[in-house]
Amino acid sequence: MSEQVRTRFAPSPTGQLHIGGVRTALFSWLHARHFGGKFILRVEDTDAERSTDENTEQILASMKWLGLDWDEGPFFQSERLDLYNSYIRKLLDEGKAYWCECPPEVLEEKRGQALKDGKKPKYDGTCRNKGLGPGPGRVVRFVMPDTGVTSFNDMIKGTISMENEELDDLILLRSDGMPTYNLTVVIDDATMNITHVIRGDDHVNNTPRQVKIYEALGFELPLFAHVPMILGPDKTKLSKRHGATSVIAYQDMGYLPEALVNYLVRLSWSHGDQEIFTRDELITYFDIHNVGRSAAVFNPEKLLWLNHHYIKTGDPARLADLLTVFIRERGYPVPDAEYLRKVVIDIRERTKSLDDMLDFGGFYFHEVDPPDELKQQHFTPDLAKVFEDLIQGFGQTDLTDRAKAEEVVKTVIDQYAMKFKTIAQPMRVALTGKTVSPGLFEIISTLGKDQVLPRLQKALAFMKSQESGQ
RNA sequence: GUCCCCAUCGUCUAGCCUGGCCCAGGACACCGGCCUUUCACGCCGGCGACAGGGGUUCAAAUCCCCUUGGGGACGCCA
Repeated sequence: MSEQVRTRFAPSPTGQLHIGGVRTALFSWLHARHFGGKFILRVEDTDAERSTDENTEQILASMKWLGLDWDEGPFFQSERLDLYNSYIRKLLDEGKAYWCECPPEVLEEKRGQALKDGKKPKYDGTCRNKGLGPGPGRVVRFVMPDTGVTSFNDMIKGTISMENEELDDLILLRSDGMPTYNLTVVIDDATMNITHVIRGDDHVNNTPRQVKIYEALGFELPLFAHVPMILGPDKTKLSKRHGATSVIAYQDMGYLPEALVNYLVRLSWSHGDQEIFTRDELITYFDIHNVGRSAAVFNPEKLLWLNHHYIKTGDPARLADLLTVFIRERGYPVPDAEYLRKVVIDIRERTKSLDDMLDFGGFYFHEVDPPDELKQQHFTPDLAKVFEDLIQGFGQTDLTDRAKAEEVVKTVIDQYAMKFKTIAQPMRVALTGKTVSPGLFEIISTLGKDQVLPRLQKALAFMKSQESGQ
């Protein structure tokens, strides 16, 4: 039993990698890493109609972004057609599969009729004993037993059994010559020596069928683990109509990969009351047996909270680096790394995503011109003298030293017997163009003389113009 | 409709397997308060759940059954 653990993730490149998919990938990856096993990536691209290279590339990019590295692959099913065909031939030779000529339209009609009659829509076996050979428009079907029960043990859900009469003669080979999912997944998992098949809950019903294929092919069964679905707020399977669901979308919105991973891993899985996990902790604590059995509702707010957590606690230099993409996107020039690092430290407590950082801290990247309303309200003529003194004081001070900047302000307000409160907001508006911002001295120190002085001067000019205008 | 699965605060969950420590703990969100140069952060407090009904037992969120509710699957998609 010292068999090495081998898990896989098998996305279909018919769309972008989505939240539900990665969570499954994450569990699978974690399971392999926990046991020091191998994680294999396999692209299931037998749906020639909808699979695209672009999707494949984006999926791989998303996996890398999240740090879900794989040890083998990516393998492409479209390159393994010969393998599948040899097994189909074997099944045909052994009488475990047969050719079928039923036209799709007829099948569809029968299905619709059965559904309407309240019966199970299942292939009626019309061609099962016709002894047909290959031909245009024909497919190969698997001979499913009509009686008996098929059951398997699921690591998450326990024993699941199904009456064989519920199963029908599924198609193994399409009329276009491409094999179908239920066949390829079995052949691949078996030949790639996958020990633990970890996949979405929506595959539970397929599993008994696949078990039959495993048996027909003489393969040993892997262990199965079906992870619960992720639902939207309306409790239906999470999909595009619930809003952003692709990994890329979250990346673009300024989410950190560690936040997404941490959020996703806590859906249907937990380790006591712990909410925050480092990657190493996840690897040591993760146990597939601790995955719950019920579906989870995706909660964007908790994801945001985690993102904020990682922004607050992450390395500012790294965050600064990640931020450059977002700065360019807004068309601002990218400041030097040290300046950016200070910006991050100034604003990280008030911004929950990288994108948010630009919304909130835009004034760090461009000149400001406060709205008239704020100017009228805060740049009152009586403050002109104070601002003059502040400008003079700042001009002679090393503003990178926050304490010194603070000293300047203290001296000035003492001189006028003012409270700091009185000039705080006017200064804030002058420096940021807004009434909400990081602490003034943080801003001053980060902005530096070059930006602080002109902004205060601009405010001062407004104060004076108000004075003379009256 | 049929089959499969699921069921603790609005949401994610601990506890359930190995009944008593649970008149149910944590987290997000929300609401108050403190801190304070704004806003945040932080800290303190509050609101808030064992779906219902039967059993079993001295004792049930925990075990069993039924009901109800929810989800998923019924493709020449994966």
